[in-house]
Amino acid sequence: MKDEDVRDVAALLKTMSHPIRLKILCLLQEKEMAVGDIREEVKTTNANVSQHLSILRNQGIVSSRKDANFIYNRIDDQRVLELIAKLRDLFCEEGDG
Amino acid sequence: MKDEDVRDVAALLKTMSHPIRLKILCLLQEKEMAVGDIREEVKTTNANVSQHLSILRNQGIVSSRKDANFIYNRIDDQRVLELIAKLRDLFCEEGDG
DNA sequence: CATCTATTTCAGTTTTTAATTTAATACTAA
DNA sequence: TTAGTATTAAATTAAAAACTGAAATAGATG
Repeated sequence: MKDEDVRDVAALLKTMSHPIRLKILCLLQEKEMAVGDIREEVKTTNANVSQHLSILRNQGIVSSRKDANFIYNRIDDQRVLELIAKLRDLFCEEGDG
Repeated sequence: MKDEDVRDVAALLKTMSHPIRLKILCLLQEKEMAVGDIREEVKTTNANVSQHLSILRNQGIVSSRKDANFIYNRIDDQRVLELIAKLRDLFCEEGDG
């Protein structure tokens, strides 16, 4: 891996390496969600979710669309979707739980 | 992904998300290496490499064997090897460089 | 034993990151 | 316009991580 790739990949992993952000990404795999919906799932404040979302947007992982009062977020990088699938595959028990 | 898995995977990603540690892991994909060999590749101090290695060992990613004065390090988790292969596949240009 | 090499550990400093609170913005609906 | 909801932004504080340099350990060599 070239040094530049190492830097970029490390930055991506760092962005994904916070439990709240990783959980947000898992949630967004299935459907787009607004800040308030995410807040209920991850049990923190709106402001905190918003901060984490802005980190994810800055990294280019998540993008948003606005509809009335709500801002709906989705994963905007196919490679990240694949990466999360691989992480599930490697580190999570299979099963339909 | 269960909350426990989210925590564990986030911790793993965090461990891998430092450029020096990610580079060490890339180097160790090909062969085991002593601290001094790694230091030459990543251009920092022995103490710094040693500290990063101890983080990788604590996470269970790397293990070591001692031979005379040297401590040879290797990746000790097949899943991490697979994960790095996937990262290369997704985020690095192919080619034999 | 004295010394050299490789590595680790420790203490101190700086940098980075996370969470909290508060204020501001954007839109809706009466 | 006024009030209410959803989201963002800015500032503060607290906590964690990174780097440096010096000292300590372990084994090798003479």
